[in-house]
Amino acid sequence: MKGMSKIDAAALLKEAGLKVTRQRQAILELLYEQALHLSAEDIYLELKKRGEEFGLATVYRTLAALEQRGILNKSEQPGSASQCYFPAPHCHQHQLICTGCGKIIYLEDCPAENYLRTLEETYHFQITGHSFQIYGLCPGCRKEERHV
Amino acid sequence: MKGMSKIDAAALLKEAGLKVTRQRQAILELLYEQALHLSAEDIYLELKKRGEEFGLATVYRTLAALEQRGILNKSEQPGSASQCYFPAPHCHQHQLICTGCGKIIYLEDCPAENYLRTLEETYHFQITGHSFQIYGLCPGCRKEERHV
DNA sequence: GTACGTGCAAACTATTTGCCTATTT
DNA sequence: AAATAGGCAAATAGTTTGCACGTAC
Repeated sequence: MKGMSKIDAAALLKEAGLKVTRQRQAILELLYEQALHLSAEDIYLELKKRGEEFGLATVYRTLAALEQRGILNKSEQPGSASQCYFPAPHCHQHQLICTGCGKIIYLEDCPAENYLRTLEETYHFQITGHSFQIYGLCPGCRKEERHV
Repeated sequence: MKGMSKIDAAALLKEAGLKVTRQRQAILELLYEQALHLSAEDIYLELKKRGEEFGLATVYRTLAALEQRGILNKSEQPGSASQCYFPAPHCHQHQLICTGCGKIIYLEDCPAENYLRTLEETYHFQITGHSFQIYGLCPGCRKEERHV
């Protein structure tokens, strides 16, 4: 969802008990704006392109702090060697991944909502996000496999 | 499921068009025996302990080859800095993860089976596995958050 | 015999850390 | 002013690769 109205990064940071800095706001705004899984380097490069220049280590530290407070989630993304981060409640991006050729299909719907509500009650967790990857072989790679 | 009867690693490798070697058989057997998410290093150390000694690079190469053929799947596991591998069709290990303290609860049931069948039809994929992580804050960490 | 797999060490890449300065509260 | 965050460079850790030798088929 690209056009999501800009979030109040400062408020989010305050709530989390973190100091509000230019760097952290920029990182949070970018993540919410894109609603994609981004790596530390993705973020670093995109912000640099926009003229917001600062160290890569800062990006890593910010992401770690936000993840620990449940504002972001982290997951391995096939096709990227890096860990990727995404805003916990605003990005349910599920993927169907071909392990043969690496093709990725992004799925819109999420079958898990009810299940998550059940888990919250059972374990007294406050669930902030989830990550779901489905692996398989695409039509093309299924054919190849037969020939081997 | 620990007691799963030993699989025929050689047959699996042949089917996949890979040569059958001592190393590959040992790796496959371990993964199926444990039915857990194991990192390359986990595998390397465990096999070394059992007297099966060989290079860590071999483990990485074997895992990559098996993943590409859909026999194994890979996913990032919270609490481990490494990528972890698991037998695609035999290990539905879902997790509820506290992002505050890192505690992990392993979940038994899988809400996704029907959904997966639907996807197979829609996208003509042969689905070989999936990975599902749920993030949140455990009761303890929810309390702490309020105080900050 | 040939193609493919392995071992070792070196190379790479992603991520973390130390230390000192800058900024927020 | 105190506490926390940022920048830079060095350190670490995970993973990949080149090359010579070994093994499966």
